[in-house]
Amino acid sequence: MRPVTEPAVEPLSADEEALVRTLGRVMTVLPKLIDHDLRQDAGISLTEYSTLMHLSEAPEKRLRMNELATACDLSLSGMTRAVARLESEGFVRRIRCDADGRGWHAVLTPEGLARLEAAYPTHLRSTRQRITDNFADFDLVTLTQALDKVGCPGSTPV
Amino acid sequence: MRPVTEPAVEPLSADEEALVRTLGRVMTVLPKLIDHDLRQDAGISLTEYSTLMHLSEAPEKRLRMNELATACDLSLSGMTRAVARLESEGFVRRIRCDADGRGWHAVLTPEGLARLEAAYPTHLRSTRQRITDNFADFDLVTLTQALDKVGCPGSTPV
DNA sequence: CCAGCTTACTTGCTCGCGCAAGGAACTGCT
DNA sequence: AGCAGTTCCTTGCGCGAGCAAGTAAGCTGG
Repeated sequence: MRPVTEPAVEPLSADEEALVRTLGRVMTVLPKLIDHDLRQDAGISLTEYSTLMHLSEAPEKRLRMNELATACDLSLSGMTRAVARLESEGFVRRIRCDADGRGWHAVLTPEGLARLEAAYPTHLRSTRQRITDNFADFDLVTLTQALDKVGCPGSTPV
Repeated sequence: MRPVTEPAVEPLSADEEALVRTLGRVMTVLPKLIDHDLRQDAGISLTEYSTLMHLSEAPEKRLRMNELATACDLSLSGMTRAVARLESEGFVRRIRCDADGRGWHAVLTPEGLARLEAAYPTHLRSTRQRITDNFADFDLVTLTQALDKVGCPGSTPV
């Protein structure tokens, strides 16, 4: 239960306000831009790219559905459908998990790996242009540390 | 036309890679979290909140549809529907633009302003918790400068 | 002054996602 | 063994968004 009278929360300072607005813009625009680049130039969505990428990095190039969903920051149902799409195109196969009959492994096929590698240059170009090029004279490590903690704490649904 | 042979793009360094991954996570997760907080605790979507906020800050509390769409980083059609929803709840009115008969102003109603103010504490709490609290010991101004440039240059659709 | 282009917005369509409910397999208690 | 409870995934549904086509209003050149 949350207290009936909301605890007073300190309003944002001017600097904080500026940061929140900027980050708000970034978080709404950036995914659209990168997704758009990827669809336009590589014919693949960001979700699909991310899925293939995480599979390619996993041992045996396979992951359980829930691991994959977590890795891609997608709901389990969203991942079910994403994998279904990828499977229908032959980029992923699904096999039962023999240790646990309820579970499934999503397995990257050679075609899927090729698809990922084909899309890689587009993704690289997009992220360079949209992201890293803009941070030329900033300390990347500090920046990464700062962002790393965003969106973690408290009651974290999704 | 893009050259047939793609220009070689420098692969990402380890630090860049880390930043891109982190920022990727932030940009996919953060909007969902804040939208979720807002729906949960204030019964309003992030899109609607953003729309009301931008209207409340505009002179005369009104904006043309395309200005509003740009401000909220939404497509024009998306904004048409967002305003339609808000109008059906009485938070916004649409009136013809007398200078230009094709144009419409979205105008914030007193009820809309009240709605925004009612949702404000939730939004504040959410942004504090999800964003600024994590940057306690970072230089906000530098950080904002860095992020400010993200997603601007080149062929910028949306 | 009116024909044709442009601009501002809306509408039809489709897609991807999350939520909640469902089903199948595993686990634990008795 | 057997039943309750849990976990893992899928399915039905609705929503919000973008794209492309449509419509109405303004603008421009002959």
